[in-house]
Amino acid sequence: MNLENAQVQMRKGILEYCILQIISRGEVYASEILDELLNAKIMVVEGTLYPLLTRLKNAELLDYQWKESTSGPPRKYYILTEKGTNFLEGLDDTWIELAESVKSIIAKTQK
Amino acid sequence: MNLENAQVQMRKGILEYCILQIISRGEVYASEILDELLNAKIMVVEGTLYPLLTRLKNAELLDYQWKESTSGPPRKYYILTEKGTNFLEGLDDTWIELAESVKSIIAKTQK
DNA sequence: CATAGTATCTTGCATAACAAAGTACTATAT
DNA sequence: ATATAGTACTTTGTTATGCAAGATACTATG
Repeated sequence: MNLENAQVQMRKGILEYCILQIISRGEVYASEILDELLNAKIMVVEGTLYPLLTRLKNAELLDYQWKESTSGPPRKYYILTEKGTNFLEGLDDTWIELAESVKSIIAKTQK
Repeated sequence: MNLENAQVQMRKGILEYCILQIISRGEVYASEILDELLNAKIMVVEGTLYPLLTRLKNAELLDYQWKESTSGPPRKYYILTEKGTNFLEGLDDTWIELAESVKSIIAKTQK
């Protein structure tokens, strides 16, 4: 148990939310998602992202389409299903509530 | 994979942070922590909290003292160690960064 | 002395994160 | 042509941990 581990733990919970957010903007493939998450300082590696995308696909929140690339191997472009869109709306609320919960606990600490 | 599960997932990551926050205010026993987390709408059950407190104790972030109760069995009162205090400061920063990361991703979605 | 209330601990299962290695395609330099 | 580098997706094995459920144990009360 060290600080780095705890940071990993903390961002785990919101990973799914961020991925759905990114896909909600339009079709995107895994490496692009990976880059954007890293840009936003949300640490994630392939071994986490790919299985997670597969789980979301199996849960019918996502769908994908293979498309050829002019500069490398073919890519899986993901989009949200209708179910995924509804799910994401639920997570929007959850995130807001969670942020408020943390805020309320911090406020009590500082009282 | 359903909405309730995802909410649980989201809360998981910040559980450790909230627990340390609560203990940082002064000595407190597990059931009190449990109540306060539930009050703040952070769902957690005994089977999660007790092993987590034990892990934090083993990592030397927490220490505890048994105290007798006038109305039931004895209680383990937890306090932060110096290491725990430093650790919590690190998590403060992590939480702020994480909230900003999520905010930046949401902002991009709404562009 | 049985029941309820409070408090902590343990067991066993299922899920999931991730490091590491593998597969496979394209572009470019030699 | 072929070796190397870059890109993209997949799989495997280990480890951690969340949690339902049940156990243990103390006190107060009817």
